[in-house]
Amino acid sequence: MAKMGDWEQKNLIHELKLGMELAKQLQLHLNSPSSSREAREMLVQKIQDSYQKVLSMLSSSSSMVDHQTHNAGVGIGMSESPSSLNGSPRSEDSDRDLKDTEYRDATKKRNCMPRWTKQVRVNPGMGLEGPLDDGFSWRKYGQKDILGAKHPRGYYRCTHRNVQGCLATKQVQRSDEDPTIFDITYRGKHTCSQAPEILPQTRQPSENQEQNTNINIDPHHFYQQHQHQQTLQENKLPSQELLSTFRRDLKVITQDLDSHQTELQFPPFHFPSTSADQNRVISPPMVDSTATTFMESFSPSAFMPPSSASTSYFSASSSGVLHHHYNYGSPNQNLQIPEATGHHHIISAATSATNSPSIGINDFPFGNVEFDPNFTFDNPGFLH
DNA sequence: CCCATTTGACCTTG
DNA sequence: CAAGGTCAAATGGG
Repeated sequence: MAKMGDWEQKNLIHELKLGMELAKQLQLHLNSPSSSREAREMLVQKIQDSYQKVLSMLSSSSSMVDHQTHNAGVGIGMSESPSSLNGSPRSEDSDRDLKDTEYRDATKKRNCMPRWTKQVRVNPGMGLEGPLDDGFSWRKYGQKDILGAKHPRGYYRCTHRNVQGCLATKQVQRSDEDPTIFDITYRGKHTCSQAPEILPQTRQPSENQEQNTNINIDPHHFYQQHQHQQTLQENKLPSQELLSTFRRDLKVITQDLDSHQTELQFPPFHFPSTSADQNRVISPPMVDSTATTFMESFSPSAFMPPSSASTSYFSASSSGVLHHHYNYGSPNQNLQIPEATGHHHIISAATSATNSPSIGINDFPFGNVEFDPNFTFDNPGFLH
């Protein structure tokens, strides 16, 4: 996992090129009176991110192991074979012992799984119910009232858990104050082939979100498709998931990859809505194949908390189908990541029609959120 | 009838 | 021990 293989190298180069591209864009912006200040700042931010990414890549490739053990003293992990877990989620109820141990292992692993948080804001004015779907299919397995929180927290796990042993899970909690904001905590990385880039694999039409299959790896292509989709309005926002994953993988840095990808290849985008907040958000369809590739190529490793917390806002309105394929030698690799870092992003979900079947009222998984029709959206000061 | 969600019990963690 | 997280039987929708 740690060595810099061709892939990483490629990514590195790719990233550098990206940075260059961004710089060029910035230059254009500087010369263009029409460019907004936000847009420029955005670019600057992205450039910085790009640098950071590169740096992290470089540093990580040389010293990952250390990080791992180092981190939080959770040195465990990594090696065990999750396979046992995966294979059969749980034994019958009969065996206590077995169950216990299994449980425990799982738990342990759980602890060392990467964890990152994202805040998604659903824009009331828009499609409302459909907050974004991150491109993965999840199955709810529990809900719990949390102490102090007005809203219950929903627990989701990857739909393919049993089949592929994918241990990714996420927790969704609606913010107390602002019902349009959801805190989503992801844990573990998807090892399933859910968002397979090109896997023609057997996709069942029935499933709502299968997205991605037809996407190409070619970034441009990808982008185009997205645009397209956008108009269609259905979809999910892809990137965040990726990003998250991505950053997680990058261990150290990662801070805002998201944002940067977001626009890389589509500089001047203009979005329909003009609400104030929207403007401050980055709205392009964020998908980046770049990210994807990126992340794929990285294997997990330890990550260290970035020196500065990063926050990004997105306006999620587009779909996302991101696909990432993974090429880890073994699916289990990701379990090795030691500690979690907390990254927070706020995504502003503008819309998104949901195809999710159910629309829950009290829970807000991703595809179903409901809010106050009357809610007015004024943009709270986002954080920096 | 199948499958995702619901929900209360059970288990882990701090 | 309380709070949080997960399991799995029951429930409900398609």
